[in-house]
Amino acid sequence: MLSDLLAPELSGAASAGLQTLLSPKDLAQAIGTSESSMKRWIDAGKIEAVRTHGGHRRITMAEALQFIRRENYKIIDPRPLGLLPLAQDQRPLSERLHDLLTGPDPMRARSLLVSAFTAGTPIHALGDGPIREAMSRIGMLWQHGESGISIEHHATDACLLALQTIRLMLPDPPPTAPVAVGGAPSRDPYQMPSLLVAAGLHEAGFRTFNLGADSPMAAIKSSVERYRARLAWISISTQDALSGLRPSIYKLADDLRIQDVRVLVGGRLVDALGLEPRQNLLIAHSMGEAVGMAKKLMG
Amino acid sequence: MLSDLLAPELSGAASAGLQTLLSPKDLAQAIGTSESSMKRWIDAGKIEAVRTHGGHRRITMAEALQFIRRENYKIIDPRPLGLLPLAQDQRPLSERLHDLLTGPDPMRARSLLVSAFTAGTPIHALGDGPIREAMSRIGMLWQHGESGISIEHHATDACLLALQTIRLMLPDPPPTAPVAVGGAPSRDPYQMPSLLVAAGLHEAGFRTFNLGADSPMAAIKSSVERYRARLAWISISTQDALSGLRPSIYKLADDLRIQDVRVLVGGRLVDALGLEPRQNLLIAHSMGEAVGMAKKLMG
DNA sequence: CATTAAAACGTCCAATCCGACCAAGTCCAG
DNA sequence: CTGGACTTGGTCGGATTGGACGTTTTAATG
Repeated sequence: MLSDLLAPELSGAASAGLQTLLSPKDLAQAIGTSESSMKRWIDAGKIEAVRTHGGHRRITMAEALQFIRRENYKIIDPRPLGLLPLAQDQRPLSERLHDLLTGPDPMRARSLLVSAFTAGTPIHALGDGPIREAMSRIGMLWQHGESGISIEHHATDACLLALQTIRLMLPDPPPTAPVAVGGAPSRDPYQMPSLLVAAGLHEAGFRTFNLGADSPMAAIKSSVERYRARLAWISISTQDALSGLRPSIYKLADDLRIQDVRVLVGGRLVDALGLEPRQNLLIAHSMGEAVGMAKKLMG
Repeated sequence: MLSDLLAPELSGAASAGLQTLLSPKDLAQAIGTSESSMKRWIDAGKIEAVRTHGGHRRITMAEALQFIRRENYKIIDPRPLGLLPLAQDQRPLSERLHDLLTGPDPMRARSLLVSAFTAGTPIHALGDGPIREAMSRIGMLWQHGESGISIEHHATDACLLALQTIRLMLPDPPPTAPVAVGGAPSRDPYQMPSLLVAAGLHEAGFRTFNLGADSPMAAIKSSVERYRARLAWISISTQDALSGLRPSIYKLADDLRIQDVRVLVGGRLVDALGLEPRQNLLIAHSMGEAVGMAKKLMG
């Protein structure tokens, strides 16, 4: 038995990550209503549910969390959703996130971020606020030797997992939605900023393709063409990526201008690049700004 | 945050009714007003409420308790809030608490403590009186084998839950309020004394940050710096924590003296430590004394 | 693969809540 | 003292909720 081999605190929903399918009772408990009401709402089409062969209702995690957001429910008890209960704490989200990320079980941070998202915080606000502040404070541990590096690594993993989880909860954009592709440039190994942009644009209604870290401009260009994207993003987080980057970004923007594709550049080191916005080349200094610019293209 | 990592008290919370939703009628009955008024107040935004899909208003317990406190209402009838009505009983609070804690349903003790608090007893008085006396009597059961340990565990859980409930009723301190952080030292597993201090300081107007049990001095020091605290508390409840503790407390006090931070040491075993108060190092022999000293810093 | 406890099914119904309205009480400026 | 603005507590028909119950399905076990 697998669960016999696992430590007791690791067994169950928490270790398996988020449950993928929920019963009406689970979701009802999570938001504090009755199973009866939940079943009625499902039958009335207020929540999408699939049926097992035997006729039992099953709700996907994504649909459940969308429902919670859509109807402004609060998560009264996170455990049926596979999220860990967090002590009530009115400190700012960024402080709490930082403490969880540097604590012994960074995966708790996922519960916090998912809860904040379901409570209505937009993804770009998570990126500009808690995640940026917590990770930059953790980044300062770097100077303090190996334990700092290890902590940063685990914290990054936890944030990445949380963002992936949140992304899975977003409704699928319609096939007619505009496409955005992007990533971090060559010699930039940071995954999180680009994933944040992808998730934020996804939330804003784009169909996104995240090429991830260390993506040459040529890869971005070919992806734009393949998916007929209307937006390309580039996120710059490290010094190493800067050399030779400016001309290649200008070139990319020029190439894509003909196809009416915008190029959106951001990231911690975007200013060190000395880019000038022009025509289809946009510069963003925050996730909020980036998503705001992207939304203008949605029309 | 450590109490996020511990947080076993939350597992009992849902079952004990802390995390439930109330209807307007429930809260109206609890404070002795009409359902009509409650609905009007909710619609006017005086109380936060969520709506069910069918449009029914639902109030979280936390919001209800804060509302009662905020608007200075009294709990006329505790039953709609999931708190048990307490028989009129002339015996001292500590005896009644002891009986409830050792009885078949320790969670009833929560009702007693919450009622005492809403009746005006300050938190530090609850700690110095009923809680201390009841728990020390229960602690003596320890010698009487495993059932004693089990009873003590349940009693502790019930008291922790009660303190959490009471904390929910306290108004949020303004962001400008002074910060206090603290906990129990390494090898001291007792959560309650430190939570009591946190709640008492919260009531006194501090923004508190409870590191919980088993917190190394280094953790306290770094939290003081992180949150720019003006007060650090250390609560000592077990022999095991004593060895090597005195010099590290002196060192902490010296380190923090430069930043004008007071160090407040207390707990059942504080005298066994043989500390001498000096400069920014304060010794308290009761919750009342501790809160009194802390209040002098509020100026 | 047969067995079995736990969970979910569908259906029903009493209790409760909604929103809108109204009458009585409260407060205060004129 | 009076009139108007405001608050409170109550009523009503229709809609929503939550629990009960016997049957069926699921999932864990040997």
